[in-house]
Amino acid sequence: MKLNTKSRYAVMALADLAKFSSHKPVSLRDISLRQNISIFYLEQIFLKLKKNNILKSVRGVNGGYVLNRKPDEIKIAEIFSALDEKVKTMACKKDIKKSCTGKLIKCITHNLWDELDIHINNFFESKKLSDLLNKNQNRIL
Amino acid sequence: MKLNTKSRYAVMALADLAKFSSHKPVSLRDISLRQNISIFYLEQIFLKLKKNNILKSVRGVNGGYVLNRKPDEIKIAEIFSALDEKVKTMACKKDIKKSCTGKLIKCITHNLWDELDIHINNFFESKKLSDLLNKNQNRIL
DNA sequence: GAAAACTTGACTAATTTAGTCGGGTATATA
DNA sequence: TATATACCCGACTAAATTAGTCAAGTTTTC
Repeated sequence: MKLNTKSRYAVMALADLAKFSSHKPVSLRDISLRQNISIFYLEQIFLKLKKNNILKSVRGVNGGYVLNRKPDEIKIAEIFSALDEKVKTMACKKDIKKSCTGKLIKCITHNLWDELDIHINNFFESKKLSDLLNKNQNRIL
Repeated sequence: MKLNTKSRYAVMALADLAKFSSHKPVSLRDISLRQNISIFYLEQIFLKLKKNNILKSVRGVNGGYVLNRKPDEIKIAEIFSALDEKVKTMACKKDIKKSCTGKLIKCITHNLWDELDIHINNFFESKKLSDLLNKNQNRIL
C-alpha cells in the first residue's frame, strides 16, 4: 500500500511553493532544481493542480505558478483528488457484479474496505498544506 | 492507493475459514470454490499465513487448514504483515539518501507520510477478524 | 524578436502485480 | 500398502500500472 510519486511530488511542490512565494510566481524550473524533480514531470502535475483550482499560472518571462488560496485553505485531500489519487483500497463494484452476489464472505470484507477508505480519507481531509509548513521549524533532518 | 489482491484474498479466505470451520480443517479446494479464487493463488497466500502462525495445516485426506487462534485474537494488521503488505506509503530511506539531505521541503512532507502510515496502521491494529464476522448478521447484499 | 515559461498530448521503459504451473512430500483411509 | 487427497515450494509469465520523457507548440514580458 503505497502512494504514487505524482501525489508525493505534488505535495512537495506545493509546500515549496507555499514556502518560497508570498505573491511572486515561482517557475517550474526553480522548483525542479530545488526539489530535484524533472520539469517534464512537474508540468504534468501542475497542469492537474491548475485545472483543479489549487494554483494559477502566470505566463511569460518571470512567470510561474502561485497558490490560488492560502495554505490553510488547501486540504491535502484536494491535492490528492486533483491527481486522481483515489483512496479506493479495493475496486469493489466489479467484484460485486462478477462474483459477489450471494457470496457472503466477500460482502463481509466489503465493510472493512469501506471503513478503511473512510479512515484514510478522514486523515487527508483533516490535514492542510499549512500544517506541513508549521512543523518545519523544529525539524532538523 | 489501493490494496493488492493477495491481502484482500487473505482476509476473505480467513473470514471464510472462521465461518465454516470450528475445528475441522477446511481444504483449499473448498475455499477456492466458495470464494472463486484459484487454488494455486490460495496456496501462495496460505503458505505465508502459516509461516506467520496465523493458521496451521493438516495434511492428508480430509486435511486442510485451521485457524491457529480464535478470530478475536487475530488482528487484521497481522494478516497484512504476513503477506508483506507494508503500510509504507512512501519509500523514504532511499529518497533521504539520494536527495533529501539538506532539502527542507522533502523533510517537511516526511512528517506527513509518517503520520499517514501511523494512522493507517492504527486502523489495522484496531480491527480483528471477529469484527468482520459479527457484522455479517445484518448485511444483506 | 528572443527568451522565458506555460500547455498539451503522445510515447516508452521499468516495475509491480496477479496469476499459473510443475513437480514434489505427507498422510488418512480403504 | 496403495492411492487419492491435500499441503509444500520455487520458478515463471503476462498484463497492468507507474514513472518519466519528449516534441511541438502558445503566450507573454523585456
